[in-house]
Amino acid sequence: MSSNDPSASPTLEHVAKVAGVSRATVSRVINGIRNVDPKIQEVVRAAIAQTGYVPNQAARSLVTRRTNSVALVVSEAEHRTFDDPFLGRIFTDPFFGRVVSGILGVLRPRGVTMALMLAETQEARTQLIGYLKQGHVDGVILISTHAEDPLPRLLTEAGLPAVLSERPFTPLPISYVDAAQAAGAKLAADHLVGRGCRRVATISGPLDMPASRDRLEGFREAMARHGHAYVPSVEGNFTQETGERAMVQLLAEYPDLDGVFVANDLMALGAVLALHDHGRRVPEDVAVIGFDDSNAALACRPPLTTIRQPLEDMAARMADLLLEHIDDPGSPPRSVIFEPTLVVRRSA
Amino acid sequence: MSSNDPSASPTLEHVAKVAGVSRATVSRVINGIRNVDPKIQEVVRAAIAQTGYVPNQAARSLVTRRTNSVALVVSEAEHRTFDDPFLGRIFTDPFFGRVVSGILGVLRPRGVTMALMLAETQEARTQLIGYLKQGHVDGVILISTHAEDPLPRLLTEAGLPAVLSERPFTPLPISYVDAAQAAGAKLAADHLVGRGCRRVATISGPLDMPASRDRLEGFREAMARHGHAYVPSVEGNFTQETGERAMVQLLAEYPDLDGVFVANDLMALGAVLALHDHGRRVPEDVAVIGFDDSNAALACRPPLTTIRQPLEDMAARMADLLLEHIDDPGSPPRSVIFEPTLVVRRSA
DNA sequence: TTGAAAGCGCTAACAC
DNA sequence: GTGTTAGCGCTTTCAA
Repeated sequence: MSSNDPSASPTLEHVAKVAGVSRATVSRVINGIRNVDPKIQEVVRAAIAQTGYVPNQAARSLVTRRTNSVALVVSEAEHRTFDDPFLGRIFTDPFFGRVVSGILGVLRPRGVTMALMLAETQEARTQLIGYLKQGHVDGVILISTHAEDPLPRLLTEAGLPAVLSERPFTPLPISYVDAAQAAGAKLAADHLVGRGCRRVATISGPLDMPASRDRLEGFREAMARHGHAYVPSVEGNFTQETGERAMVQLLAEYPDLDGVFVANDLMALGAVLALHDHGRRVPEDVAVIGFDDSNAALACRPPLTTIRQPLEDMAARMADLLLEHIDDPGSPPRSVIFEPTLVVRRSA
Repeated sequence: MSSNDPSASPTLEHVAKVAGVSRATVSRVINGIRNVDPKIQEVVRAAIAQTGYVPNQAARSLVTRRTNSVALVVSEAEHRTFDDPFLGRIFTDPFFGRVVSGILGVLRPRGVTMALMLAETQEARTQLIGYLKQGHVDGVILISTHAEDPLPRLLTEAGLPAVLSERPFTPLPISYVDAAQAAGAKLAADHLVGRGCRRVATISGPLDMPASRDRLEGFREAMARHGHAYVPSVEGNFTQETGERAMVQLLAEYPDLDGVFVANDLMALGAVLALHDHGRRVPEDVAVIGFDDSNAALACRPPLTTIRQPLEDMAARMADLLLEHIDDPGSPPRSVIFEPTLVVRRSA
């Protein structure tokens, strides 16, 4: 009698009965398969509307082996715990919103949803892999913020379709999207030198991240080409606070600085604050260039000259690649590199 | 032969065969149901380990009618489109990270995942409801940022377990968690008056949000009790930029202001910047109080005195309530109100 | 072009 | 305490 129970949500069976056809036909109409008589299509659609039918995702997944959802996994270094400001940091960084925005822009039109997952401890990572293996999602976009992250390898081994937000630290057969970090740093170096800076330093991101390394090395290399053999650097961790501290330290060691390249805008904001606190005018005394073109760049006084990465486009491309891998599991891993650009504002 | 295909991932059937027991028994040990001989449990666990078995979530959902996932839906006002800075705004606002953090703190230990969904147009909302009805998730946590949002009603009608992040604009049989907004505003008023401010104004949030209204009215009421019959106000939309603009406008109309209550920290940050640009010292000339105690409060120079809502706790409570409703679909809607506190820093 | 029927992998009565 | 069995709701051969 279950097919007559009005309290249960309608199934294909109900619709079929109402339309006077078989389940198979209704299924075909719903899945847009041709070879269905237009008249019957009409009838079926009417029946669907009448019954208020919506397909059951679990039943569908069981046979298609597709969930129509992907995971956005944010992975963070080992030593941090859940209570640390990690979450606040990542979600607060404008970076994250732009990434989500780019991803959702391609996922939503295709009816694919995004589950947000965190992996900030070893335990969480193991759990996560197990979870992903259960077939909860069709693929994974991984935002990994440190080098020794085992997740890229684990994902590869698990055979899950995946795309990284950065070139993996260790070469791996996995797709990734990245920006030409060194080229961006070169843009900054050229600009600083071009405006006449002679004593230049840099504040880098965490050096266990490939992106941070690339920016630092790219910057030094470009400065070297301009004849500056040595560029002092202090390491930060992408927060405003560490940017501030790093600047204070730099100022103590090199009081006559006249230019700083900071590896992201949030730290640059902190650096500008520190500079201000120490009586330096920006850009008159010290020119500052950030990285990202996040809204922190605009929030800063003066507004930051910065290096822009097309984050939304990059994220969208990640989603594209992932969808491709899901549709064609055999497709070889691909890499897509975006070019950063210089955005000139007032700080340099 | 399918049960012998080594390329397919192992099923209960395989494990059962290896362990020399029935599917049901394996299922029992997996789901931790007692009444299973300890010895057999051992054997089964060994078989599970040996085969590398992981349960198929779709199959499980099909029979249990549970997905073990909930949706975090962020709903935004009608007129905004996907390309608008909406996403950047919401994800950039420190508010969001704290909420996610609180939710995940209770969800993850229970093995429940969180899908992130957006509803920023009427179309997206309709789609969303359809999607949710498919049984993709067990329940919904709704962060609604405007009053006329039809989602709370639609969710109620759809009979989906749901919890709102705010008292619904129109009374509805639905659970929600909120902060005592007016009480928070009163804290700000008392502090401003206490430090001697005589000409006080306020910058409110969007007035189509109950929380904004409550803060504004609560502030005015408290000021009235202190004898201040009229408090000028300008409406912002919670961004730094609108805070800045609102402050400029206030300054133009009331040049002798000596105190401002701003409905969130981000706008307060903008207000402080504007004050600074107009040669006013904070707090000497004008005292400023924010709301939220987000990290914008610390980023501000001077650091903001602000009203703190225990966002993480509130979010955690939302998750708790939702899980309760999922476990007991018949339980009546509940409301939980948290008390805000005053955090004194340097701006007031 | 349509229908009948066989599962997808799992849980939960119900029997033993 | 354990096994048998009947589905959950859907897609997809295979026949007709």
